[in-house]
Amino acid sequence: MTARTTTEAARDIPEATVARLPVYLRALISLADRNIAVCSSEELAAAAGVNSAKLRKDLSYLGSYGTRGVGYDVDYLRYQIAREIGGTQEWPVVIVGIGNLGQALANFSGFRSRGFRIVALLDADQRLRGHEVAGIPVRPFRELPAIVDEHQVAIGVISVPAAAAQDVADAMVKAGISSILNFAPTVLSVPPGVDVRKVDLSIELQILAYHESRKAQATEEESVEAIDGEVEVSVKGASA
Amino acid sequence: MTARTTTEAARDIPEATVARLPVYLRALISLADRNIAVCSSEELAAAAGVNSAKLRKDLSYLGSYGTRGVGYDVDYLRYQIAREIGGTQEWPVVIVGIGNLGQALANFSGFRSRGFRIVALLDADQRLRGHEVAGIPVRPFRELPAIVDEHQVAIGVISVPAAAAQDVADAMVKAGISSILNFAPTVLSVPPGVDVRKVDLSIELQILAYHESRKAQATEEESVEAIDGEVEVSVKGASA
DNA sequence: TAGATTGTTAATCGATTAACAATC
DNA sequence: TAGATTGTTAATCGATTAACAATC
Repeated sequence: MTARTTTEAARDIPEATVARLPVYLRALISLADRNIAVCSSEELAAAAGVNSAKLRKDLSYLGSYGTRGVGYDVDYLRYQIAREIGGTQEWPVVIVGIGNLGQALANFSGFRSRGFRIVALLDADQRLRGHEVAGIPVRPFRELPAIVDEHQVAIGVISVPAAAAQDVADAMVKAGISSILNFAPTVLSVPPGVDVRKVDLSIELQILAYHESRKAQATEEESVEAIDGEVEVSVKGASA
Repeated sequence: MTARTTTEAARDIPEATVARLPVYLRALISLADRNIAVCSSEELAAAAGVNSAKLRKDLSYLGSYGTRGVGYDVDYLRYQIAREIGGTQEWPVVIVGIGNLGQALANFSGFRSRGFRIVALLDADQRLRGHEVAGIPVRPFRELPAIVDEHQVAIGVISVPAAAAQDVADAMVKAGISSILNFAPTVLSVPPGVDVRKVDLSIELQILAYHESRKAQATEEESVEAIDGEVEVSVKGASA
């Protein structure tokens, strides 16, 4: 019980806020790079692409790190956010599935600079043995447990085809990984306590396409209205 | 005005629902592949990884495509969702930035199968001229307007470094593109009417890391409680 | 008719936003 | 002190969920 009171009250930060903290962090880094030492919520919000009320509300979950009438100290706030999202430590990561996407991920410099270190690239395909990607050798998938154990890996990235993804996820969980970033276009089932986030490239395009088809329609309706009257009836059609 | 009444009442579907429709569509395709002709909301929800109440609510925005006491006809519902999200037509797409990620995207088969056709790969780097990726030649970035015009491209994908992304977005908008999928880790500013969706790989990992560091803490607190009493005080520390 | 399952209602929950008192 | 800007409150909005009447 001593622990409970000693430990910080574990404010739980809303998910929507958690998802924006890395964006704020990036904006702060960009300000620091431009030698800006202090910024207002308005300025930081603009750099992050949100409105300032939301930014202040989000930051209020972390604590009071600003100065009324003045703004935020860029370096200080940057440190506080980094600390909050675990960005001050290094996270070992494995990538499973070294196809085109896996190779692109292995080469992606943004991981390293944000505290993620790729400790291994794994693939079940024999033909990749001996290859190196981004200076990291590709190792057999079956070595996963040993690697997770050796490097205390908590985060795994899945970039295998959909059909193989669940097996990979199962193996990751069994090996002790408890956070998974899934690029395979499939729903993974994992035990409670394991976090899965999904990046689905074609779903993103499909969402854009949905809005795009609405835009096309809106334009047509406008022009129909403009001409007003006898025109070919607009697309969409069917249904009751 | 005639148009307004003739055209379907343009129910506006909530964003959260729009984002799930492609997931349902994929689940339906998977059921169809297994020769399942009819499914209940419970079954489809399980396949899509959501609960059935949410699924039924989502589908209710599209219309009444199920049969009480029976369920949904897989092919019929699949068609209705595809129609709603614009998946029955083909969308020409350009990719700008043919580095590792751009090449991976060009090779990604999921686009084509969902109605997206990559009509051009563009890069400003002279050294890529003459190269082909996934059978598509890499062309100079300056040809963007001509290509957008020729193929009536509405959707553009940005996979250039952060520093170049805003310029690319500006050029895309100028050329007539009104939906952008942005992989560059930067906030784009675009005029109203242009949609931007962002895929940010390191942010996804950072969100996982946040939860991961909370898990580690929870475990420590538990063990502290278990031993109960004189133990090293848990991590998190500092702050008031 | 009896059993099953949808489509919808209403309650709840969480996120956003505007406004402003606190305070530098 | 006057001006500026934070941190917080309260209102609003949108999303989720359970429950069940409608209906096959």
